[in-house]
Amino acid sequence: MKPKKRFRMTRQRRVILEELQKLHSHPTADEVYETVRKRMPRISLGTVYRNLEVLSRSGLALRLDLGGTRRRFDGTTSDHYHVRCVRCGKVADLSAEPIPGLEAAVRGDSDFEIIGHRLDFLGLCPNCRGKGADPHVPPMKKVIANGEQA
Amino acid sequence: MKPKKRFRMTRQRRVILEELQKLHSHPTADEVYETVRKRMPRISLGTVYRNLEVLSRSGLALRLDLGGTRRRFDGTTSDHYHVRCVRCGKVADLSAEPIPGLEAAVRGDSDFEIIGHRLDFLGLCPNCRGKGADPHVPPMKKVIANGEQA
DNA sequence: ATAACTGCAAACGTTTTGCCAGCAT
DNA sequence: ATGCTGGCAAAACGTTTGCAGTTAT
Repeated sequence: MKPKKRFRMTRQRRVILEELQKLHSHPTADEVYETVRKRMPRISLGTVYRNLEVLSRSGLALRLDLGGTRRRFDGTTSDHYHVRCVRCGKVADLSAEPIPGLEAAVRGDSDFEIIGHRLDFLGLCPNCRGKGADPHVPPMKKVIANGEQA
Repeated sequence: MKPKKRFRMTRQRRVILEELQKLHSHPTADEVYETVRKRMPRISLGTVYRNLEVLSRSGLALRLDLGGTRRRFDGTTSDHYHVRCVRCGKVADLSAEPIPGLEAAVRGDSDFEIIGHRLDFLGLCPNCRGKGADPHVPPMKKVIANGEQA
């Protein structure tokens, strides 16, 4: 397993975790910061980053590294896949359980020791499906994944 | 579907593509820059970025957005999966063909319209094997000898 | 006393952009 | 002339870090 480091559940840490668990939007660090700031106006962005890191390392949160520019965090630590809207970057959970055998199918294809996989889906969220006029929703710069372009 | 933009195959563009296709290492923009610089010493990093972007959009190259900090590019545009070493970031190809049915399995799980998937594997390359990496934590910028940090 | 922690600001590495000159159409 | 394009430098972006003071053990 992993040697978990000991840490104090400070006020900041606890609030960050609470808000992260409340939020089901897979927020970026900055979004967590903005949310937490409503309860702790003097918290700093650096603290949020440091704590999201600690929480992720300790297993209390998940660090998502889906494409796009900004890292996202998830307060729900159970295994599940994600869809990301290629247009606005919004992320949603999928209920499908981790697919077994994926890794075995690929073992032997390289000289790497396979220890896990990452499967994300790309899609269009209800809002972006119409692809019409750009709403006020271009927070992401450009989302391009494997040859598709937003 | 996608209105592909027209572009000129300039000298810089061509050399970047050539070198990218020669390189089988899934280089970062900077690595492409360094390589191309041997043939065109006055090329600028900005030009490399702009052209990798254009080439990716046009389908002549692939923009890989596997986790980690730096974006990688691939001159081989055929469909294949990748393994990334969680410790050093090295990327290798897998010969496995795209798995069909993955997207169908997940359609209906959300209100997103699924248009694709991204499957990457995590692993340890021959060099990094036996050095104990934590699969839940993407590689750090600074790799510490004994793997400990706060 | 010590070690973890915070806020703040500065630093960092990567990627993008503005400007202007050059070249193809 | 119009519109891509390239070089250069500066800006922007998300994230990390150094510092000095604070808090919990």
